[in-house]
Amino acid sequence: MVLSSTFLEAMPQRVPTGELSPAPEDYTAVFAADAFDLSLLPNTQFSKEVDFGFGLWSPIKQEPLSEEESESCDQILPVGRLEDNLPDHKLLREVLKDTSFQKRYNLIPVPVGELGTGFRAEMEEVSMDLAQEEIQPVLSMAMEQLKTEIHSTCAVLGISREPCKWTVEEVETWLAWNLAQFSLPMAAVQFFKMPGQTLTSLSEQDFIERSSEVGGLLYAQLELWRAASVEGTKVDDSGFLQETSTTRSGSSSGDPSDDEEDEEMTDASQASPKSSSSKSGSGGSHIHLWQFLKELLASPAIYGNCIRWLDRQAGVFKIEDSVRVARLWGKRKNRPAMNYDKLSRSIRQYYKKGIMKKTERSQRLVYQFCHPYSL
DNA sequence: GAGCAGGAACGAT
DNA sequence: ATCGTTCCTGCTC
Repeated sequence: MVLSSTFLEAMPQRVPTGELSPAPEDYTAVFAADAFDLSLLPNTQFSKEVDFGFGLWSPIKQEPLSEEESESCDQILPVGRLEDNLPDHKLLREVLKDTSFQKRYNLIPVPVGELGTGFRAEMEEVSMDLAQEEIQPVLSMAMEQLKTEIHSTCAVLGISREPCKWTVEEVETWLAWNLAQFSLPMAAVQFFKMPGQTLTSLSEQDFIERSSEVGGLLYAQLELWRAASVEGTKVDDSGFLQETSTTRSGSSSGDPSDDEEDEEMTDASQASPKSSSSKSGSGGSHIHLWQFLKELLASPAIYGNCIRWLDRQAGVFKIEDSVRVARLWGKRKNRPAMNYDKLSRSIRQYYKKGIMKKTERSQRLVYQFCHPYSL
């Protein structure tokens, strides 16, 4: 990610160095009272990754700006209600929340529909070129973050990054995931039983006609996913999306018969905060079991039938299908001999380490994360 | 029989 | 050293 030096100056505390790593100081601030190994902390890149709060995006598409606002839409940056809608986008939120650039670039607040308040450059006092040039990194970061998260989700869902290449099944997966995100009825899936090529050829009107309830939203989401699939960015270099093809090809060739796991997530969650490209393509298996379990738990639409939260708040979850969870874990770690006996042994190791604990009332296949690993 | 608990040895990093 | 895997025995449900 390229950041101009002036941009970095403007946000000395908030922008690490363009890396998408969780800021350790935030964790210490939040969990200062709990002494634990920071290196073991949830890699929030993925532990919340599917919780994108995509609701934010649709208004951008759906709420047309007024004429005056449209004129300078290039300079409008959404802020304000972001924190209400986005449990994640940590870096992006930090950037957008930071209003220091408002003064610096002499921006004036403008309403941005549902989003709350944005900013527009005061053209009389700041040259458009300058504003364009210096605000570009913010927009670029936003797009990078968006792409990263979408690509990450593609990896998790096991679908292509290019919507036009989706199979009927991939379309269905994508739909189910979106509907789950917005807690919308899954029934809408049936209106879009088609390959990605057909889906992407539909107009917004087509979407709405098929489902007035969710059509508009799905269309807006699809627009974003399509935008994210456009090549020419550096997102792929961020590291945690790289494994996709390597891992998939490796595992599927090793076990072609096991197509039940075709939807298995790839290594998106390995999301090493170090986004160095040199690390990519390792087929990396250094993900921790507890992280992996949280990945599964984070995608109830896909894995809800094999593992689910019993008490999300308390970090209590139940493994519904021990065989499948073990198989998924084995695939992820490239351990074909993995079984639930071994997996559960690894979980029990976490008792000593304070990552998990025995539940108050011991139940079969029920485990509990310790704070803050359940977050 | 399936799952839980935990010791021990081991390999990979 | 750490982490996870593998194998094991003994136990509970």
